[in-house]
Amino acid sequence: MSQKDAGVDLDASLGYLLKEASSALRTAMEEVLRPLGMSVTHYSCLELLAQRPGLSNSELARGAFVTRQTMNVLLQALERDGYVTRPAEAPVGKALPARLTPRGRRSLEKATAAVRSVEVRMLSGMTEAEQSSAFRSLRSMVRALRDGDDGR
Amino acid sequence: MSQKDAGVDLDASLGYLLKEASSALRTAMEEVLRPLGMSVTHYSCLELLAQRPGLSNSELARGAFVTRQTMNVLLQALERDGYVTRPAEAPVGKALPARLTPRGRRSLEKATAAVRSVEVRMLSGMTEAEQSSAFRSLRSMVRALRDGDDGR
DNA sequence: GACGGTATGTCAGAATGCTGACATGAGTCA
DNA sequence: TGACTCATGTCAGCATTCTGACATACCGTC
Repeated sequence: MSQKDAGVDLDASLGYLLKEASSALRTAMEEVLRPLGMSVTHYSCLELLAQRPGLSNSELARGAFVTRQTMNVLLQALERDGYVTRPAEAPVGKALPARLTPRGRRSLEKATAAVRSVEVRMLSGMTEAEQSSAFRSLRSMVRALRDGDDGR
Repeated sequence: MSQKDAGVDLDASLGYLLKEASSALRTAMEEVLRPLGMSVTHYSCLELLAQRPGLSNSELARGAFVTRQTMNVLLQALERDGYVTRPAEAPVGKALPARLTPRGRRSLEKATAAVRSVEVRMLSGMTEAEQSSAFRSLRSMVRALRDGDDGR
């Protein structure tokens, strides 16, 4: 079923393979995050805030590759549940710097470990050199794709 | 804004980079497909059918990395609009083999060209050797991620 | 100071995809 | 044959994300 004559291009397309890999990674992350009651975007937001405290809603959205509207509803939920705090007024401009609460930090700990184990598993069977090579390749693809845009 | 001291891990994570690349690719594809009135999943379904005629709904779903329920509503729309045909009865089992209509094939032509140009742009700046290397790396990641699953 | 451009936060509605559930058909094994 | 398992197509409800829109705040030039 997997290798028919008619299907030549798809199995040779780096774009298709990229989608496949991303989908597999997402599925694997969902599996380990589900027992923790956390979605991938949920985790992404917390991890971003842990590594870069004070990010605004829009910055978080860009970091998690969703729209700022999507991140906004997520942030409101996280704030309501006490994982995140934002000041009532913006210190400058309109951007509200978000920070993890102790509870948010605690909740993130297990998730980080779980996600890290997934990444370790993903990279098992690859040498350091292969990993750096893959890193450079993906970086190159991202830049090439973005450069073609209307200067976003 | 892009390179703070606090943000070390994320910029070094292959998982994060994989997500970024996949997101960039999806955005680029959406941009070129939008003028054709086609979504990415829409295109994926048609391309799969062009390369492997007679795929069933479930097989298409797996190929496009969505659930069979999602693919079902898409297939119904494509069938209603005359891009795809399915027999009224299953020749064997319950699987209904889908096929492109001439209209579907015609509609796919421009989309294929557009998507191919995106992939070409993505791979510009990479040598053949780098591309094969990236291919092997991504394949390895997919296999490693799937092996850890419950034997799906 | 006035103005245009850009970035942000937020609300509302629509689109998209997923989970849960059910019925059906085929294969396996006792 | 009958029971069990598995894959499939499909319906319904829910969750997530997106697009569109608006008000506000900064920053540049005039």
